[in-house]
Amino acid sequence: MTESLALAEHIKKRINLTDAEVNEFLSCFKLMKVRKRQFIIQPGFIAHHKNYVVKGAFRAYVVDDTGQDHTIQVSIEDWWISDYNSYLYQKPATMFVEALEDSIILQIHYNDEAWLKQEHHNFETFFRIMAERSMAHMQRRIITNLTKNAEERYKEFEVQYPEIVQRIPQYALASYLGMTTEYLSRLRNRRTKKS
Amino acid sequence: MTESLALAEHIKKRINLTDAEVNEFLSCFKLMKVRKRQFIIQPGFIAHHKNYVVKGAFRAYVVDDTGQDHTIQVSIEDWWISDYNSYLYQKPATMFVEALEDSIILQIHYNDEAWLKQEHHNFETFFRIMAERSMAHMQRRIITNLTKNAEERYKEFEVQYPEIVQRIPQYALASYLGMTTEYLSRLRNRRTKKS
DNA sequence: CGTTTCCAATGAACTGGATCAGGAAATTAG
DNA sequence: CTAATTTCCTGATCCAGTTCATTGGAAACG
Repeated sequence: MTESLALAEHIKKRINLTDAEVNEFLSCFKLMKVRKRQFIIQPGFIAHHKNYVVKGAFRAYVVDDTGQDHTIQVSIEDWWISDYNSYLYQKPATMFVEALEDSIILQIHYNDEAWLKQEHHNFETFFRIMAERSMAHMQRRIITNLTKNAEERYKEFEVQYPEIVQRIPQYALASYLGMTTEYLSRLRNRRTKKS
Repeated sequence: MTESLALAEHIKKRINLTDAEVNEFLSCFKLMKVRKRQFIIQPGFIAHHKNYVVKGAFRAYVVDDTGQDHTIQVSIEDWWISDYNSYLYQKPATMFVEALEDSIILQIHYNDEAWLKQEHHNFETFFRIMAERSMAHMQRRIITNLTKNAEERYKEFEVQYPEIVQRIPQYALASYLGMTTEYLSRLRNRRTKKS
């Protein structure tokens, strides 16, 4: 149960709950260990779970017609990850969600989440806050992608998520930022040479 | 009150409500008439309202350092619009939200929305569904922007929102799709000449 | 331990889409 | 109605970022 502590803190930061409620919430989650390079979601299969990262790192990506990856989301400790279009509408996924390291996650099933939301106004509020913030975050990303060039996108990301830059492979970062690995490599070396 | 009918239908499609609840919901909204080219949100001012479009069309856009616009959202009848990062966190807006036609909207104030959500589990659910779907929609847009080229993005939009393509000026569409008006013009003429 | 597979760095040639510049249509205002 | 302004079209040129190819180093693996 020590792994659930982080999740308990996570939710208590966002809504007020009694100990009983916290336990009810946690009881809906199942602990899973995932090895590096393992997939927790694959295209064609419905994403039945929302995943809270206790330890490790994941990336969600799509593969386009020309065979290239595009990283849609990266998650490390205390973040959530899934293919939300698949999860929300319970339709087949279009994404891969892959562990970038050996990891531990807490999974909640779609039906259990639905039940929690229906049963307690509190939990409905929690998931509403989560959705609102994800929405706002994604909108900021859309804006960045539309308004900034490759170098600016990289710099912005470096400032905002220095930990993630250190931790994930360059190809994952490049495809998240919407550029090739080659170009990202050039940008990085441009910068470090100057200083 | 005839203008509220559309909004009443909108919400009843998403959650089950008694007539009294519908009225309580509607009573939080104020009707506003907006003339073409008028702004309902401007950078530097906090977006106090979420806006439901009863009639007309709007676009939300940011202006980058080089002075170019980037359309973040377009809304016609039965859609919502605001600067969600400003609204959600009650921080100064970065966007303009401008009427593209003479329009009619129903506005809800941030505090009234908060009150509705707190008061009734039902309304919390409604706003949660709204946020979830917006999030999923934005994620699909991120994917499209990362995986498709200009022509494919245009074609996809044309198929999905033919009505909007007809209705909004080309510069608004081009800047939504992440290309210049010149390039969009070329794409359009490429296609129509063939057929 | 060597071998294989993965990942970052860099060079050279290329291209999708931007920029700049000039008009032609179409709206809008008066 | 005409004038002014806004929107759209088209051609010529340019560049940020891609593509393709090669190399070296570092994990992963038997």
